[in-house]
Amino acid sequence: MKGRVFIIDGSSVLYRSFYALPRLMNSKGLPTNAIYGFHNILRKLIKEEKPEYLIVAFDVKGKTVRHQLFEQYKAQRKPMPDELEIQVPYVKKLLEAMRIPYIENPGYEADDLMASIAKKLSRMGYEAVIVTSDKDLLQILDHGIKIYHPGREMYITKENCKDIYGIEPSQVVDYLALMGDQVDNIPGVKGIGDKTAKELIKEFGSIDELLRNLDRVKPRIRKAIEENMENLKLSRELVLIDSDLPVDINIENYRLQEPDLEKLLPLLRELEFTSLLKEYTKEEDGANGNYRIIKDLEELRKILRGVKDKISFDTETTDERPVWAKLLGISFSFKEGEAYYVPVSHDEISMPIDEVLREFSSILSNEEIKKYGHNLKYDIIVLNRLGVEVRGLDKDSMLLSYLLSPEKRSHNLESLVLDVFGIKKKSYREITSKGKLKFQSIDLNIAAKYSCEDSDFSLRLCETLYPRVVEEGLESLYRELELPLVKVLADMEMAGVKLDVNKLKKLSEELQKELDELEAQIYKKSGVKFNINSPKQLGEVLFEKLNLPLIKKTKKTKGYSTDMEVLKELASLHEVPALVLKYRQLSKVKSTYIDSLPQMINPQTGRVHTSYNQTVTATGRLSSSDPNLQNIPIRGELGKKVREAFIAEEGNYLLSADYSQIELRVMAHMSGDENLINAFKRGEDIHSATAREVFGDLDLPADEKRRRAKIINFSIIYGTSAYSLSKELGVDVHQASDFIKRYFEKYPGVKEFIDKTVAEAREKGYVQTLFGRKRKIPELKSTNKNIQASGERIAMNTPIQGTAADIMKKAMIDVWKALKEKGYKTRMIMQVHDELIFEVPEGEMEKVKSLVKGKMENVFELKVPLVVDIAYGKNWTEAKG
DNA sequence: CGTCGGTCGTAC
DNA sequence: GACGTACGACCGACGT
Repeated sequence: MKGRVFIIDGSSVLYRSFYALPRLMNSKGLPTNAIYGFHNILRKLIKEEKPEYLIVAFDVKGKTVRHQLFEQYKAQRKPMPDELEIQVPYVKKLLEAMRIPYIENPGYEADDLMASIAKKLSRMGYEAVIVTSDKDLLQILDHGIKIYHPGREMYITKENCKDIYGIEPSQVVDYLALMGDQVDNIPGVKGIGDKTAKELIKEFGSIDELLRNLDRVKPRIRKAIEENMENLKLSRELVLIDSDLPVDINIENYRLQEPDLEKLLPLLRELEFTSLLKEYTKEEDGANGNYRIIKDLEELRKILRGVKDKISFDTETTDERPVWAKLLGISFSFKEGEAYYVPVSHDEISMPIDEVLREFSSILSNEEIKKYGHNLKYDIIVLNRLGVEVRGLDKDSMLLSYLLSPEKRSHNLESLVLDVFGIKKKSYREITSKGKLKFQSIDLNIAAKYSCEDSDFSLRLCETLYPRVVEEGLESLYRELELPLVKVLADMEMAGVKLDVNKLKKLSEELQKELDELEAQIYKKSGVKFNINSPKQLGEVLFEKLNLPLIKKTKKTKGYSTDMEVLKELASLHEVPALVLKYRQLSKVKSTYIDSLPQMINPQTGRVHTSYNQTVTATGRLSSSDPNLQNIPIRGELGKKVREAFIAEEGNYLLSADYSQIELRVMAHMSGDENLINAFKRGEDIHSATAREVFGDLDLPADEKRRRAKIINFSIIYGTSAYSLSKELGVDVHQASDFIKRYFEKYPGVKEFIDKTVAEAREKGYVQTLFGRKRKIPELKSTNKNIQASGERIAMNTPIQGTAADIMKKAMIDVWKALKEKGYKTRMIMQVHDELIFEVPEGEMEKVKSLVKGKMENVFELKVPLVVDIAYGKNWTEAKG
């Protein structure tokens, strides 16, 4: 035997599953019982019978050869129940995800197809097994052709057929013809059922023999046969299976393959088959790579000599923040499935760090050897602080994944390995028991395996994801923007920013005093002591104790809302909400910024080192965390004071360069709207220009017009509804919608652009920035109207926000390179979406100023000029001019 | 005592 | 019903 081919009667299994299982449903109301049953039968079969080849055959709706013989064939059959029909496409998707081929030829029945495949393959020396619970197919049992009954879990062969069904395979056709079939509307002989048919076949062996000896049968039966002679002949033809159809006999097409987990896992998730999800995601150890711990330098040297054109590596440390981290070990891999771990500083063992780093640096600093890794920025910083310059960055699996699906929530290694390979890898947190144990203290073998897996999997991910990035047309975005940005960000993070701790401390004390006073007043005026920071308690005081009018409820919990909007409304009615507003503002700024920032200062550098996350936002922007330096207050006296605490090093200035109206300029460019373009070309204040266009004829003070125009300009970018615009402007919905209408009348190109963008997003499922960054918008396919509307806003906002982000990223790279080339000591230290902040030695200021402005304004040519406002000072407030 | 969802507020 | 993109403090319910 060459091997076993399982040929599955898809329709039979489908119906069986549907009727055998109780009604299952996912949360969206999709019935799933047939899909579930179908999967389980397949899975069980694969697991227990281990076929080498597998194919599924389905019946297709419509007429077949048998209908030509007999019009009424299958006429009695009820149409497939809706509940089952809706599941059929999912079963096919499931098969595709499991990489199991299926056939469904119009005009042929599954029985004939299966028999034809079975016959041909068995002649070629394969063992064919047809999986069905249908008796019809018993007729094709032969040497090399078996039937597997999924319900009874047994094989039926030519030999045991008679023992089980009481008839030989060669007699099945006659037996079925005599008996007929209600379901398929095969007439048979009226009055003869299963029992009589079997008896007759047993006695005479065949219909031909029976007809020659009709005189020997009971009169009742003889009469029945004589009266149904035509039907009998017809039935015989109908039940006879045609096993000579032209079918694909290229056996390789049927070879059983591993499921395509990237398709299967999301499908199982959609169907909410959580137990199956778990089964398919192997519990770690999926890699089972060949991993080794390197314990002496000679060995390290020897292995590193094997590194040729590429190396994937990963550092293990004591801290998630690279600027705080101490190196514990390094793993690397240059061949899939093989990796090495060099413990530098573990409890169990340690190696001379300088020697180890010297060995590594010849590889890591070699531009020619391509570097692979996951979140290379982290490792670059850790190593750079130890004096190793990493060169030749080539593939970062985190960045690759981000470019492929920026809308995804997580791009950490564990979730990628799960999504791409279906392997459940343990995380750092898990192996250190939720951070209770120190990495250097856990079992060295476990630590080494963890680290080796990281390098190995990152290598594999890079090899898998990079071709996709190329295929998606994202290669230049990767090579020219995201990858070069890694070093820029690493430098910025290492540079950090200096804080005036004394100023913050004083500010904190002042605020504390003020907060204490406010607190006392609030208690006095409300008559109770409570936690003002608790929205729940505050709500109870305002609406139950003080009986203030209810404005709105909170979204999820339907409690009392106490947000700013509500408190502002209530402020005119009672003193307490007004005091709470002030209290909230102060305590927010104090706890989030003033008190927390000094704690983030790294004692080694005396500065705060944020982390710029390159793979977080769905639009392509950066985000900042630990601490977040992108939402430092700016408005009001308090904002000014907080920013005064961001200072330049002695002998330096902070230089701030921000793009003026970058998003509106991008919108002008992308939409091609002449009116908007001309306004920018003339160098107008864009909000005033909009005010003139939209409110020209209104009787309002000029500054009020500008204020409103500014709000409208922003709301256009965000895709705001008339409803929320009306709230923002403090006018009614009609007026708001009229403003929007007017805006679009004055800037028709913008309207056109938005409509075109949304339409294209619907059609393609994604939107793109000017630089080719893609973001998928599954929300547009939702059946929920609100989600769909949100998808539309995403579609109109993302190209604009994302293009602005692309431009800023390119500017950062250009400026960084220019500063480096010129050998300036100036350091880029912060980015706040449309603003870059530099720390500039006093002597470099004039040159750097024009360099930065020039590079930023000429980074990319739009239909409108890019304008950069630039200013400097001793602190951030001063630097904003 | 840690986790996590909810609410609220800061930035662009 | 809510305005795009983020991060994070605080509260309080919940589980260990």
